[in-house]
Amino acid sequence: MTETTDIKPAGELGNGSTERTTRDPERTRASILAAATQEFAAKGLEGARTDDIARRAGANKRMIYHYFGSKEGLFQAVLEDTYAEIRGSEAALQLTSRDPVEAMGQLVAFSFDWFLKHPEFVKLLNEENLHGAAHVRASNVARSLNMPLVELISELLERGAKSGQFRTGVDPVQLYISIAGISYFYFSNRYTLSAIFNRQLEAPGALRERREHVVDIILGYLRP
Amino acid sequence: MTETTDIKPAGELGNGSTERTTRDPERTRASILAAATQEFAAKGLEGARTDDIARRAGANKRMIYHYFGSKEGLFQAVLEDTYAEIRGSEAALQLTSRDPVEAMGQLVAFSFDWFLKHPEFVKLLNEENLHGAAHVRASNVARSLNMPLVELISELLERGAKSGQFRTGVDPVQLYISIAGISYFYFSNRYTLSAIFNRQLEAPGALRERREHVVDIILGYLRP
DNA sequence: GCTGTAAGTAACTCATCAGTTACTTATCGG
DNA sequence: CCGATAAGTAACTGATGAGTTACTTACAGC
Repeated sequence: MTETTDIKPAGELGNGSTERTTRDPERTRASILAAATQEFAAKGLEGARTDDIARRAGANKRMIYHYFGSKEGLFQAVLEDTYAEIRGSEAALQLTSRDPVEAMGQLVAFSFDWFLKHPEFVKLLNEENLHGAAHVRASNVARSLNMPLVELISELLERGAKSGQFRTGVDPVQLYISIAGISYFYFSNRYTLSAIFNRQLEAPGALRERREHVVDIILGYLRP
Repeated sequence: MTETTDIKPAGELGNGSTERTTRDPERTRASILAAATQEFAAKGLEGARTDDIARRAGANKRMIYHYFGSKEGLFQAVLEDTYAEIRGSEAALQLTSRDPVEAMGQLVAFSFDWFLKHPEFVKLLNEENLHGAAHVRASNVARSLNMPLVELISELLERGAKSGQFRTGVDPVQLYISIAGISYFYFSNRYTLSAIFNRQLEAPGALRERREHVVDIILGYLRP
């Protein structure tokens, strides 16, 4: 997992200190990964340039091949890193309410907010799907991560059904795909949607409305 | 609008007849457009090769520049053509029931089936959004097409609210985005979803289940 | 039946860019 | 304190591919 902030390009001066860290494998690797995440998200797998990634990372292009083998290997590492990050956030999610309805609403809103705050994840996922998920399928890391949100949905569905607050017979995986999709589509397709509806989808008001709407849809559906 | 089937490469022999049609501008243009649709959908804007498009179309590469100016111009033409096609299908949609609930179910299922039958549309839209909708924004054609499905949703929402079958206060555009998104995401992200859930999302059974689920969500939400 | 223009061809150009080579230098375990 | 190895640099290469050039040929309108 990479902190995208606070990564100094390898070879840069330390904070305040005048000693120049001449070598720092960890940092070089991390700064290449961070730079690659930005570049791949902005320009796609084909569109991104290894020279630009290296320059942005403050590293030599040779180092990409040293650490990641190839441009595709680097892309795969970026995806693994990004998946690990979202799964980590999901696992850290603490729902503040024990009430299934309230908790489910929080979960849906969390999902919406996550896509809002991580546009690079949306872009990378789109890119990966354009390539038939070749890199995810090649990655043991990405495939072996467990899915905290699906577990959570399962648990809420069960409790809500028992208490009579939710309908019964809902497949948690289907619901997960719907919760993700209903928010994801809004962000992934916001450029064409904005152009066609001539609406500014990223305006604060539009975001607030949408957020409310997606919560309403899921909770409205789940009523018994 | 292009018929993707039955387009003979320019310069090919006619059916049965031995006369070789030496020149046919319409056909050359159409076959380039059809070939480009396939290539761009399969490999993206950067990934597609103009040489491959020309070969597939049975045309000379020069003709791409003759008719479309540039690779980007060709991509824009492909998008316009594809948008015109979906809007045309939407306009032709005849809901068989007057009952708002039944009609809305048919509309949602139609949307699902459309994405299922037109994977190239999903890919092209993804690609276009990866590029910030640059080509849609540049296209008067794409932006000026009206949106039959939004009109239809509006009308059904009104009738359903009046009859007490639907909740009130639903924004038709929000609902349109949700109906599209809930199906679109399933198809656009089916590669990564399949890999991660280790499920075959395109199996007939999975499709049937999903189709039922998306209809249930929308109708479940719309209950008063 | 001639002529201007649109349709078409084949071969070329030249910028771009992933990946490599051949090299130097820091670091750390023994 | 040495030598093996990992980290790092700068300059190169070779393939690729968008777009062009310089040309030929069909054909509609006169």
